[in-house]
Amino acid sequence: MSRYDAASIEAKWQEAWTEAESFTATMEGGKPKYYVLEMFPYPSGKLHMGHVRNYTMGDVIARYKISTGHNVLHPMGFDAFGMPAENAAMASGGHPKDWTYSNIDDMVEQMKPLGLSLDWSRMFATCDPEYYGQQQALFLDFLDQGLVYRKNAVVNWDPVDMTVLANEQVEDGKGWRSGAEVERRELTQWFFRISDMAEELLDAIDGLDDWPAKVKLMQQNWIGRSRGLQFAFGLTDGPEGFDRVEVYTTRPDTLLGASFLGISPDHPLARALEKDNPEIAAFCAECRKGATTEEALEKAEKKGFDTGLTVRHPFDTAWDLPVYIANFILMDYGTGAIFGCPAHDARDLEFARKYELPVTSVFASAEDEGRTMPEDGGEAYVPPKSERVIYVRGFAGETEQTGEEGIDAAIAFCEDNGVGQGVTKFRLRDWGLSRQRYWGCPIPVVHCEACGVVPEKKENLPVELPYDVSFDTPGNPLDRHPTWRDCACPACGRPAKRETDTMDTFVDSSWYFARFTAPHADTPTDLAAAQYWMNVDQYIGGIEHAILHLLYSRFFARAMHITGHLPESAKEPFNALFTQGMVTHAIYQTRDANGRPVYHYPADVEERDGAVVVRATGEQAEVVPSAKMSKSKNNVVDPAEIVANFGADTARWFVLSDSPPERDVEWTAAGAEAAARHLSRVHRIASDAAASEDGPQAGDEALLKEMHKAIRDVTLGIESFGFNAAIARLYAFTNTLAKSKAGGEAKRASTRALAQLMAPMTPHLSEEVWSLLGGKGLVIAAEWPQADEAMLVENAVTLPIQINGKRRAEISVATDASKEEVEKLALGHHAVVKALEGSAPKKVIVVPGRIVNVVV
RNA sequence: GCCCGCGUGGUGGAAUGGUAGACACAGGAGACUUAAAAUCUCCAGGCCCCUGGGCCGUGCCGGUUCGAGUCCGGCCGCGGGUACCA
Repeated sequence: MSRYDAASIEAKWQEAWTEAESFTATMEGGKPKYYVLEMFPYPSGKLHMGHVRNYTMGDVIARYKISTGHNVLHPMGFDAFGMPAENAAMASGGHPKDWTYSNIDDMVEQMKPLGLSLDWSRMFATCDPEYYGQQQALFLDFLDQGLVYRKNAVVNWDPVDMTVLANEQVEDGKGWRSGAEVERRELTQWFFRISDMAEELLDAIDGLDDWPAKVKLMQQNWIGRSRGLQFAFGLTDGPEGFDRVEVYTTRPDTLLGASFLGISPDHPLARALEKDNPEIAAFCAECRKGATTEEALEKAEKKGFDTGLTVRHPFDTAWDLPVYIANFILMDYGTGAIFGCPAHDARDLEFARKYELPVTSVFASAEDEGRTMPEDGGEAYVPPKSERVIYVRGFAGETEQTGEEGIDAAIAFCEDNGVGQGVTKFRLRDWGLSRQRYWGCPIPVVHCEACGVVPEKKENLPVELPYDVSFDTPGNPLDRHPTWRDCACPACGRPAKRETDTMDTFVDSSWYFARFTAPHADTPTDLAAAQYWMNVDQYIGGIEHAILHLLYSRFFARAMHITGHLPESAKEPFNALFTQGMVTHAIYQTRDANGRPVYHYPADVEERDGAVVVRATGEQAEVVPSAKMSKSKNNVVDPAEIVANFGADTARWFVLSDSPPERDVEWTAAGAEAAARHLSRVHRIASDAAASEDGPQAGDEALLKEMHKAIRDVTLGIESFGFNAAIARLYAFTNTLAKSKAGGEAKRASTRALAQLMAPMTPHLSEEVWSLLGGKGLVIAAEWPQADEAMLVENAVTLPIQINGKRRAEISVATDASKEEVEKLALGHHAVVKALEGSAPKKVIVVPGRIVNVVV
């Protein structure tokens, strides 16, 4: 009898699959198609346990679908443009291209031993000119259709390095290298008109039945449809050309609680005022310092500047409100101006208290009469809009009504009286795609003094990145590359300059799923292939992409339909989405003399007398039980090492086994060893079964019944992404099988079924067991087993009996027993009789097949 | 700040509103062995009387329900996103 030797088994069966071309996607054979896709990785160079888990999940689905008779497309590629390559070049002097491609080679090397059912012939990286050239063609088609345009937008500007910073390169409002305070600077940049599709992108979410509800909710909130009132305040003494300020509010019902008018520092009125008022100019300049993120803006201390101007309240010609420039008002949203109602907005209240502005409640709580009013020092009263409130300074609708009703009534009233109009607005902004960086897809346009912005001719694509660049000075090397930058105008032929901005890497990942259907076509897609393979039937990736990547991809699919690159049916490109959790690992840390944490590799610590100590020094380490694997914390487990020690099947089995797929999984060495032990056990059981005596035995039926139950449960587990539950079921079935007194034939049939059920998770071991037990051909080519309904029938069931909702006893009844019979049996139970003490039960609830509850 | 999740034994976790703790890890006891490894069998949420049972228990507080880990409201803690990390 041979021992379980993962290394040789895995190599053998991987070769067999390659030989049989088991994973080459074809459109032949008249089978239904299934497209399973995991979010492609950034080529950091190191395959991570999180990747292993992500790809194993996709692999389970892909292999299961192959077994159920589908043509399966399961491709892999690399999201290869982006900042880390440039950072590496700056840090160690290499070239982003060399760094990236060498990392890709390394990662493919690490991925292949996992035995994933990938069609490697379709692999590409987004930094391949073949790919980004087609992306440039898409850009030009989008431009042609008016889906792209240019406008000004702010960036993080590092005034010392004279360069644009990404948000993550700004720490506490300072540039990460220079340490200089970051400024917000406007540049002319390219934008996709995604906000034009806001309504459609929002409404279509309702049709995404197989997406997680939380992702749909996040997207809905991100797009953010709001109904409000747009109206103007008359400016009483404004500068030349400014006699009114347009305001948008979602709470027009609070108009009589207005306390001040706030405008963005970037509002045209603020810009006009700062021209001849140095104090205002200084304040606006101060506001423009710091990072551009929403988080930074929201968390910053609320600051305002009283312009000295006033506006007239639209309802009362004697009521003037002061005009403040305020740092928390965004020019991007609404009109860049708001009226402050401190009684019903926490931010406005903070502002009003700081600048001693009046606080006037418009409505009060209908339920909680004792609450302190904001004018008396209480908190701002901001109930849900669906809650009924009592309007004390209302002007439209009933005195007691919900906020929603109050808003609707206020809009109607204002429209009737010529004070503005109801407007629907969206929070979603257009997608800025310009990046002032080298390692990205060049934007294929040319700037000509005579012709303006001229699209590059399609026959000149790809506009390839030049290789001869250096990163020794900050900034975009394309800007200072004369032979690349200087070119002829495609329209008039005169000297012109290339656009030196490259595209946001989100563009690269917004259509790669479509490109996989025809990865080498000389147009962005091949419509016949796209028609056949799209949509992605199952998309799998991290929850961190819930909003941006998925929303951008949904936009791109629509834009690609408009430009003729995808069929109408592919407008929503992902039929089903699954978001998996992270792989975490304990962190072992000690502290140095200065109290700073020192991190230790798992291999460098050991347990002694219940404490974890650093092996080399004996020093006791603090254990942070579960943290996202991160290089800087030294808690990364290298999949290559696990595969080398235990084999790919063990790694695959473990990452699926302990945690539900959508949750984080904690990697533990003990868990991996246990997985390895279990797989050896399966191998041993299979060897025993192969050798066991023929002939029927008494245990046959019981075993076969369990087999059919396992088939039912595991199939359901796989289909519902309950991989951990499926594995728990496989453990249980393996235990049954190991203890079974059944004869050889029943054991072999059960073990073959076990091999098939395990095959999506542990494909190599399954092939080995399958062949050991005389299975025909490859497991991957065998038809998925079917549970026999007749074998699943149970004739008795144990029902718990509750008395007043607490479990007190149980009875065994026939599966088909009527409610009356069950009730009679339950009431006759001595525990029930005792509890009733001779009186009749108040109520008896019988849930057939589930429970009995007697209320006494 | 705002939006979205998550929180169950020593540990990872299971549980269509219906027996809380399946399955596994670590642990304990035993079998086999000269011994160890491997393997196999059994025990195992906490507390209390111990035949049988009783009480408590799913982050905290409250609510709905015959019945709540699950639904609702409010807190606390952790994680993801926050438009230039991918």
